Amino acid sequence: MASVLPLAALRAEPRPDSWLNSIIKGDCVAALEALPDQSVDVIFADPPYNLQLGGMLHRPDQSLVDAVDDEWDQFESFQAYDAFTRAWLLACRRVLKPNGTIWVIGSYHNIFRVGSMLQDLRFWLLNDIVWRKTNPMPNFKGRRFQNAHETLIWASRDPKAKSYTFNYDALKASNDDVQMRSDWLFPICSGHERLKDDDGKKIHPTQKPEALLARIIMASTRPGDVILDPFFGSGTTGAVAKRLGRNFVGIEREQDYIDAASARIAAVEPLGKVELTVLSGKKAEPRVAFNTLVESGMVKPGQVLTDAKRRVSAIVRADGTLVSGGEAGSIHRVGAKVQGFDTCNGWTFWYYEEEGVLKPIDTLRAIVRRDMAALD
Amino acid sequence: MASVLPLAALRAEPRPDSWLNSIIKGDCVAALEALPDQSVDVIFADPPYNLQLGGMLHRPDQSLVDAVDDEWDQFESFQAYDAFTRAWLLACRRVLKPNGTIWVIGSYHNIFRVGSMLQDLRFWLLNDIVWRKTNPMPNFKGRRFQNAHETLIWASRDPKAKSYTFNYDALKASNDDVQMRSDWLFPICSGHERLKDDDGKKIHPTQKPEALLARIIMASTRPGDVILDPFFGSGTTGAVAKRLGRNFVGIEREQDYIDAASARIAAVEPLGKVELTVLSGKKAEPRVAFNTLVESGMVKPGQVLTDAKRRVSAIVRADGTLVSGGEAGSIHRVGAKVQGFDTCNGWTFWYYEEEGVLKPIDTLRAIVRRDMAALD
DNA sequence: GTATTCGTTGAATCAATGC
DNA sequence: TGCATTGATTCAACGAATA
Repeated sequence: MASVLPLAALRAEPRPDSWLNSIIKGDCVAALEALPDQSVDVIFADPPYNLQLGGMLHRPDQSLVDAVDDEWDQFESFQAYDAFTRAWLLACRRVLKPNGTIWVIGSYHNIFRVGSMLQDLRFWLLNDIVWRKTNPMPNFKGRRFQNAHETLIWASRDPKAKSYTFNYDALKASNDDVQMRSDWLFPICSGHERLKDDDGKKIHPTQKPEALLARIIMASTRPGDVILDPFFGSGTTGAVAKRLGRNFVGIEREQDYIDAASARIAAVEPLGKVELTVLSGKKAEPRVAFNTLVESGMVKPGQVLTDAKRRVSAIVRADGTLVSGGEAGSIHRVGAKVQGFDTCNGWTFWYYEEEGVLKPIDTLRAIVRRDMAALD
Repeated sequence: MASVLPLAALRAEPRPDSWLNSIIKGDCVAALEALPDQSVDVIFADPPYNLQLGGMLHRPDQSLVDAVDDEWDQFESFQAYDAFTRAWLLACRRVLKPNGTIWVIGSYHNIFRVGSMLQDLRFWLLNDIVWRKTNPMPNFKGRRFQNAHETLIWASRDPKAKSYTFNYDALKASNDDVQMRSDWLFPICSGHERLKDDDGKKIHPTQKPEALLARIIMASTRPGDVILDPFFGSGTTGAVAKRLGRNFVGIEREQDYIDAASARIAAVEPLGKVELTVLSGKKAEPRVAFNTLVESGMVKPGQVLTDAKRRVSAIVRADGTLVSGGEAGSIHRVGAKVQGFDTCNGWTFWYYEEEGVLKPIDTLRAIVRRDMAALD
């Protein structure tokens, strides 16, 4: 796990068993170009932010703020940054599967360049997500609002791609049964999670919290998927991917970061299968035909179904179709017709009466599904 | 107050007493070009978002979503939108005072274009601000995160401008004595504030809440300043500016919007100095998702939860759901199922063990809430 | 008058499958 | 490739209507 792969070795043997779950040492674009077409499911990218800081910044107590002034964050101009962004995004596009998606995180310094470039390159924006920090750095000079969030963009490779992975139901269930919003609240990475050297100095200036990556991976990947991080840094993506039973590929230039990430990932214990099972949506459940209910005797031919308010009714026929007024057909078609709509989910629209109480026929479908599951 | 000024009249008499506190009827760029250099302190702009909607969208109950499909939001391409953005931003730049600032609001459809263009035109970004909506429209199809925020960019005209207005201390005092963050929480505009015609139909599809404009104006202007809104619409900027003792200039093409804004502003009563004090309402307890405990590591995937008497148990999964016997789902749903109930408050039903003692998971929620307390 | 229920609505790039 | 079919899908706030 987390072996280090020199770029030359990857070029010599570009097979999944050489690059899966390893860190490729080399330039981001060059390494991407050595990977095969359409080979990864999701990309998470934390590119340089192009901060363009002025001088030194001191806190009110005169201590010095340890700012991001690394060489890798220096660009000559917006044009240079755009060219860099275009190059790595294009390279990402090629290695992404047709139904793949990409996440990019940034701040106001760079995220507008990234978002525009994604659109220019025909990625399709699905959401922008706000990471609200519980504990952001204050604004020391009192000349601006406290910069308390970062922005993520989630985009699909193609505008037409409809079947990208999005674990909607699991997210909703984990969020007190309301759908997950575009604003997320997490602490910044600190404490035990923050990688430090022997002197207690942070190893990477912009290490991301594992909780953030966990939500991204749980939301947009399935176990066994391949997640690529072209700016691997301290390896948060790899650590969380391994813990959650996903495969990763990291690309990183700096040996110090590779060493730290490698050791970090080696120490990660993957979760077991039970913990990893994602709550499956109703979509994944086996299809049940209405006729099955009639055949099994749960619904009888001639029985009357109504809507929840008993405003309309229909009669069940022996072949599993409904008839209401002059309309006959499937539970969905007749449900649509009696409401004057084009479409209707007959399972939730039609009700049957049991001991004086109206219940949706969907409860009968649930019973059939449970019985079917018991047979496996 | 709120007189309407045809563009021709402005060109004939371009003096402040002709255009201050009036709505200029005409094209945005043409009207801006008729205003003098360096004549406004702050600009608030709510440009078309370029939504690019596909077909119709229905709610689960089959009602139709009344989407923004107005002619003024239609652009041929990103290039066309960029050209439009460049033109009005350049025109804004000229009328802005050297120490002036500009606010632009948008969504992920357009804000990256706007942000990039601001940078290209040598504006200097001060902050990006997130307007978190308390009551956003849901995502009906369950294919994305709920789009629950919009983004504002705040920028100064010049990189060197240091003496722009920012009422840091007033904001801090109004925010429980902690500095104002970059994420703001407001409801969308509805109820009595929403302008409607005689049939009860909304007059403008994208009317902004007055609270949002009030924070912007209180943060970045002084009494007597001139605030320009080049996409005046329903006139929220004018109404709030008048109420807060600032001068405004609006630019708007459509007569219907001008009529509504005009009447609206005429009805506004300016506040006295004393009344400008901001009241802070009582905060409701923030909602905490169970998954937050998992993501933060307070509860671990694989960990066993029980009820208070250890009669039933469940396993925590990495996505923040529980599994018990054949049942899986949220803490509430699984709690209900194992008891044979329809509903259950999982927070008080489930317990975890710490040093041999059972404690309700609600105690962990209380800890999270305490940590979150200062954030809203 | 008060509490409850029901209907409506808001800047939306909103489905998947089989023939 | 397009078309027809199946069936999956919503949160908070407001206001009118009802009890």
